[in-house]
Amino acid sequence: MAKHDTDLSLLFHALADPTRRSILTQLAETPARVTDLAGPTGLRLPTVMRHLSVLEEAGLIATSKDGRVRTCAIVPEAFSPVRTWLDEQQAIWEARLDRLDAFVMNVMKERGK
Amino acid sequence: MAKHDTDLSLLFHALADPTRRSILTQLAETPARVTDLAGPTGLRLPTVMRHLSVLEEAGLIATSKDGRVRTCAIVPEAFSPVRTWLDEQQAIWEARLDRLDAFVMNVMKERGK
DNA sequence: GTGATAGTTAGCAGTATGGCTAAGCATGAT
DNA sequence: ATCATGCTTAGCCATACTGCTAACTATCAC
Repeated sequence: MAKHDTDLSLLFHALADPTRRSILTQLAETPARVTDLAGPTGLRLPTVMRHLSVLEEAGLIATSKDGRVRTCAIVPEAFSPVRTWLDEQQAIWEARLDRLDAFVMNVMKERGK
Repeated sequence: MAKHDTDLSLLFHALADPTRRSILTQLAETPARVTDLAGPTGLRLPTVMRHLSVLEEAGLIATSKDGRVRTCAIVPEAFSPVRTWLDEQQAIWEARLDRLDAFVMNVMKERGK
């Protein structure tokens, strides 16, 4: 349960909110300013800022400020721990199903004797 | 932003908790009773029950009661909306990067004239 | 410098989350 | 019939989340 775990919690939590997901989708299209991101959501700036903080702390976006404009961009690599975790889970239950298959095959073979 | 969206929120939220993820991992190995799941967590039964409810409402596990024992099992297909969403996002930003590539190539070609 | 623009900070309100205890209700074992 | 087991329900507590407004800072345009 190392930092690895914390990362995943941050990631999943960041992705659990529809507003944040739609912001991510928008950023997947193209980088954008905070105000541009706020527009479609219909939320107030401070609220959107909070969502952006969550996304940034999860590492899903990166932001930089130029003058008074903050530009946000997606960080595609940030999704990979999620994929990795999903793959791990899948590997575990697939291995189990394989063993189950083997067991069933064995039973059938025994029956055949 | 239909039910699809709600599903994703439920899924991501369910996955955002370390306890719930470790329960899922345990269930990926093999189905288990509530008490068996509670053991490793060190949490009290009612607390674990709550986590199980969250997982079940997200569709990640299925449970059935036989006598006084409730057995929980993972639902592997339940993960697929997550994968699908990740794939969609990836497709979007990959398309963008492709366009960017094309643009750069074009600029270089123009320069070559 | 004045004013508009883009973010930012502080703090409030309502709800949700994650833990607990205590008590209840079946079911299985003796 | 009694007792232990396995789960369930109800309800409490502290904290965290998501929205808001109001007020502030920093830049850019004139």
